[in-house]
Amino acid sequence: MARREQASRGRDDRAGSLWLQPESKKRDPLTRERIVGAALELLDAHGAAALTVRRLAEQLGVAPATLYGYVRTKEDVLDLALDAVYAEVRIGEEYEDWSAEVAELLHAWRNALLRHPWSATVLGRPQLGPHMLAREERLYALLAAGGLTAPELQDAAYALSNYVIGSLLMQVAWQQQDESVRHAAAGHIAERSEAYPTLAAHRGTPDADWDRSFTNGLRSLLGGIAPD
Amino acid sequence: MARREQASRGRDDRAGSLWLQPESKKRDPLTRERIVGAALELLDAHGAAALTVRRLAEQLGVAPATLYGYVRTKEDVLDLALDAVYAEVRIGEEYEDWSAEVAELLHAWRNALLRHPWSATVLGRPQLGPHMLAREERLYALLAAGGLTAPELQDAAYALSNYVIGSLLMQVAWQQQDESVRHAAAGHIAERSEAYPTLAAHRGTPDADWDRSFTNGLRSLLGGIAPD
DNA sequence: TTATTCTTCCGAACACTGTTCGGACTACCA
DNA sequence: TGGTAGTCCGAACAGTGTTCGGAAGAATAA
Repeated sequence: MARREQASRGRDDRAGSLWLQPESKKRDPLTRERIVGAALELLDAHGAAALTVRRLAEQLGVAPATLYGYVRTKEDVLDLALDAVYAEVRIGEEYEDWSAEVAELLHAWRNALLRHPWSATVLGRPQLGPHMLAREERLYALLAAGGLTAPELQDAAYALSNYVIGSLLMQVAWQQQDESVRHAAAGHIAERSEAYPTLAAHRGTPDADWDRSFTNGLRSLLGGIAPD
Repeated sequence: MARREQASRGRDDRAGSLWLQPESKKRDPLTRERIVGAALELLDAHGAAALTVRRLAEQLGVAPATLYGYVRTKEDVLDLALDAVYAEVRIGEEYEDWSAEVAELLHAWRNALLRHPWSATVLGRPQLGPHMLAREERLYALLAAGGLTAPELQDAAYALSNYVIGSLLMQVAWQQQDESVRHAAAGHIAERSEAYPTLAAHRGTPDADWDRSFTNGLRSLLGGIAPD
């Protein structure tokens, strides 16, 4: 049965269908692009854990082993998918205030990743895709235009990038738990208010205002970075 | 053969050994602490991927299924191990300059995690262990002592924590690749210097000075955070 | 047309993974 | 001595990423 299903996916046996076959074969050649497209669908719809080689192959109407003709490993697929997310980050051309433009770039970056929360699980490996590099080039260029040079330039890019990544990772980590867990965490701290007095008193609500915190933190960072 | 090996681990059949058995059984009772201790050894010695339930059980001289009497899931083990790492972060009592003390706390935090690079892979889930909460309590307390209140306090803690985590994640991601990969990455960018001119010109050496960048970024951030 | 190369594809297997369940063994207490 | 808790684990389950030898198809050559 599984066999028939698989066969009927790869080949159409209905009467007269042979006339359509060659064309549709040429219209749907398996390519890297199609593979990462299908991977993105699975990732966006069901999260990082749902992307398995077998499911990906099934979505493409193909056997699992076939994918390995186009991709060295599953991690390659994830890297390609992540770069496709980076492609969503609009990179401007002109600008008036370099510092404001940096803020806009980093907001766009964060928003793109937040739209695809599975991306947080992929960030733990160095990325060198073209869109990711384009984003970093833009960041360096803006900071250089702001007057930063030599080691301060690297330090500023390091700080800003890592701030974005850390913020994303934490927000996704908490938002992927459902509300009951977040409430339980708050209760856990409240119950131990003599061990964690300041935390119990001032740590925010279970659903924090992530956007406000990110914006304010970024302002602080940019304020400390500008050359004098 | 595998059977015999397993049996000889659980039980000692040498002549006369029965006299020693009950005592050693009582000296080595399986506990959560022993489990996370063994997990830490495996993680530190061979990295996150090397921690499998079977290997962990083997190290403890126990069958895999036995562990599930002490721990709900493998992720529990990782959470416990991570909190053991947080326990290494020394938390002071007195201080003179709150801002300098925050810097020291965050440095200690980062250093502890860098000593156990596998920790980076665990950071993607919310942590609520006692030592991790103690660290956050200390951070909140110091910032409150510095005069921060209400929303700014949360924003500052958010920014500082996420900066540390993002920095750690990136550094570990790059350092876990061996040098040849880092050089290849630098070469990749250099070859495309017309697409990434600023990057090619100013992005640092393959082995960056992570400590300097972290320290400088932290100074910038703290400078932008202090209330006026 | 027939024969031959070349490419694409995939069934089946491999060596793992985390986890569950029923029963076996032990230690204790009546 | 019998019964009862508690601990432990062999065996299996359902899945994972990946490899390999060969089958099927298209393209080229004779």
